[in-house]
Amino acid sequence: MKVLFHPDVADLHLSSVLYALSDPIRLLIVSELRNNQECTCGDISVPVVKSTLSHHARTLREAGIIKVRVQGTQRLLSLRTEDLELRFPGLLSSILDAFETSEEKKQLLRAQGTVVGRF
Amino acid sequence: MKVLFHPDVADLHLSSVLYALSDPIRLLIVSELRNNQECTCGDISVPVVKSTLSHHARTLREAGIIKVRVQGTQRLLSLRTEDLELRFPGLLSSILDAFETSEEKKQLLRAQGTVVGRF
DNA sequence: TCGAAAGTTCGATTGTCATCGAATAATTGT
DNA sequence: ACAATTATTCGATGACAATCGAACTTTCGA
Repeated sequence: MKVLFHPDVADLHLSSVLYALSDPIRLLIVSELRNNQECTCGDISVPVVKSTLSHHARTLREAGIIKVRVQGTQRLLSLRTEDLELRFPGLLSSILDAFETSEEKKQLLRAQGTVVGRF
Repeated sequence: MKVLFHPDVADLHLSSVLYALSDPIRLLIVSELRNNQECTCGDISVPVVKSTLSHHARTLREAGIIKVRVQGTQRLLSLRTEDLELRFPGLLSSILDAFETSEEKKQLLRAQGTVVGRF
């Protein structure tokens, strides 16, 4: 049984959280997690290959932004909404609200099926 | 006379803004700018050498976070508070509020006089 | 038991960034 | 003119990160 590291609320660092959220792909992941409660990696549709998605999930987890729960062969990802709100009030909402209406998100969605290197 | 590039409000990108603010030194700079309206580079006290500070100021300017006004041999830096609020409501406040009370800020202030490489 | 499914890890590549010191540029005051 | 002040640019360095494909691990079903 794999043990996954999750930082404690007290150990969340603002700069690490901002860094983790400064990548458009990761913003998209987090944005999908806001709507659906729990997602498997496979549910999330981002324009990168599986191993890269895994890397991003790890980055988000280690920054304290998502929780990863193991269930069989799959991992269930969820946002650590309360923890983040406790530590950085208002932060996540303002970021995700801004992302929803951004040009960046539209571009990513357009690129959806276009995973480079698959051919 | 030097012309400094400042992105238009419509051209601000969330990920770039978050990236620019994901560096502790830059957070400290922005935090000083929130209190004092306009600062010269020299006014800002950060634990890095001048050229590095200049680099950070450029990063912040190009991300659209600060405005730089030339006056004689010095540059007056100020926060683009309204522009940011317009584009990303609540974002800057939540970030800066979180930074004020953070351990990261304290650490930086402790490191104040300790610019490595000066000896 | 064996294979399919879901993710992770690894190695390689490529690119970017934070940092420094030294050199340079621009402006003001003498 | 010249020197001092203020800040930028440049080149080098070392570190880290995003990405891919391939190999691996773990678990569930047939």
